[in-house]
Amino acid sequence: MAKATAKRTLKWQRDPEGMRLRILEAAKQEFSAHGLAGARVDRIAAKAGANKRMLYYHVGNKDELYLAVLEGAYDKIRSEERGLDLEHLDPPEAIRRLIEFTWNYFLRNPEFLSLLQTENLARAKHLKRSTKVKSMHSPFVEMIRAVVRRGVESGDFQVAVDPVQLYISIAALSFFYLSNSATLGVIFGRDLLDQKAKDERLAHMVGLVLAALTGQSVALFETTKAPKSRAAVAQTV
Amino acid sequence: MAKATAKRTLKWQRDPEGMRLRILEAAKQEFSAHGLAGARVDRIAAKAGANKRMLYYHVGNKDELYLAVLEGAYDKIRSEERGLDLEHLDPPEAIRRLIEFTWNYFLRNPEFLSLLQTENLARAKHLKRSTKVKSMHSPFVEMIRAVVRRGVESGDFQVAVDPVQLYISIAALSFFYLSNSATLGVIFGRDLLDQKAKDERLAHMVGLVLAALTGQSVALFETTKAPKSRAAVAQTV
DNA sequence: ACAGTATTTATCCAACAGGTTAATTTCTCC
DNA sequence: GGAGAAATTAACCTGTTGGATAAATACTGT
Repeated sequence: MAKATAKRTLKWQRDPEGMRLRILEAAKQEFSAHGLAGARVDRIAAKAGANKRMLYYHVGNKDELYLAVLEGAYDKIRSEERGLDLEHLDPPEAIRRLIEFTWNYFLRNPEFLSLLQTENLARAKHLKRSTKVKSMHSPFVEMIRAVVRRGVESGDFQVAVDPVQLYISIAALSFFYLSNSATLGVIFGRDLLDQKAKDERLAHMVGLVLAALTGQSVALFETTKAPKSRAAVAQTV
Repeated sequence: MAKATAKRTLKWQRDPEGMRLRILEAAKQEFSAHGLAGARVDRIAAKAGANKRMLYYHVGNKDELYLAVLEGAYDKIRSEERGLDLEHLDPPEAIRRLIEFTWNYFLRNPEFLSLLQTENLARAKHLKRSTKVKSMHSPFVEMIRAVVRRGVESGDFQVAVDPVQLYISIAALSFFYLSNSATLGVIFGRDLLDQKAKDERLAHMVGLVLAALTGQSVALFETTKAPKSRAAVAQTV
């Protein structure tokens, strides 16, 4: 059976690159599900379909493994961020796109949220050691700076906001809602993650930020019926 | 030595209430510093100046200990929230006060942020079991509802926002900035927690939310020189 | 003063978890 | 076709950790 040239009873195959990827993927799942201290090296190995020894052979000890996962996560979001060009849009539309992208990225990558939470609980101990991540600047700050400038010049925006503050605020509105949806859900006694709730949240965030910038209340600020809900939240990249 | 009536060589004293409090305080520190899985029962005992057996005697096992800490944290913030009466203030001022309170509470109680993060990483597993917390509704939602209604009626606010969304947004703006200050600090290469940065952040948040509600850009929205910085962030409760 | 109970101390332990050592198998190049 | 290196497996080892057991000490009411 199997391929013609293959020897019959192969106990295992060599696949260093594939193995490394499977390890990192399994580690990402494990660390985001259980945090740093809660993660189990044995479970990562099992999930990767590998022997525990492989983790140390291909990546390193638990801490190095965790840092590698974290770096990978930052790498991924930065790479997607670069694909979002806001230059051609008029300023309010650009801000909307930015908010939608952030929201959808967090929705599509919940592990990213968990990893950031975990790293912040560790006071960024690992990130500080990472030379890689430090050099991976988010393009968003400069994008926002340019958009705000254009908006002020065109008269669309009434004030010049500090782009870093705005960046943090936009991230905050999505991040907190999603990362804390579990406790908030219990407190409010309702599911913050069903489609209706998510549509309303996105509308609220866009409305809040645009109203602040333009001075005119966006229709979406109030809870709308959100027609074509699916399309509205479609991936923006 | 010691009190007159006290027998001389007392090996230890009884103090069940005090012991329980010390245990919970030590546990709060430990859990907020290391998360659930990272917390060490032995360290909690040591910090409480107690024997490890005492934890199980007075509170329960690690999970029960953690839940007790969490419930205490919610109890504390809810109690402070109730002390904040916004009825007498005109609507924009009430919103400002709300934001300042939230910001300052988080600043004064960093363990609360950590505990929430930890609990959310656990998907609110413990909170769901807690009957106590579920009945501790935050008065803020109703406060906000009333303020928004008054603001719309008086013409101060241009739109009626969903109070739950606004509550979450206000919490988000402070929470994310503080809970993620470690990673954000590394990314931006600057300290987000020095006094100047904190003043600017508070001004930004107030400006953003009030501009959105009133349609008029608040002076503070831009980065101001923030005169009397200390007073501006004084405790609001 | 003393009996009974509440509180605290002093040890112990079995399971676990991260990491290591050593043997085994596959691949590559000549 | 086989020698040497790369990749993988299997077994093991040691410190830690949550939790339990048992003994000792302080307090309370009578």
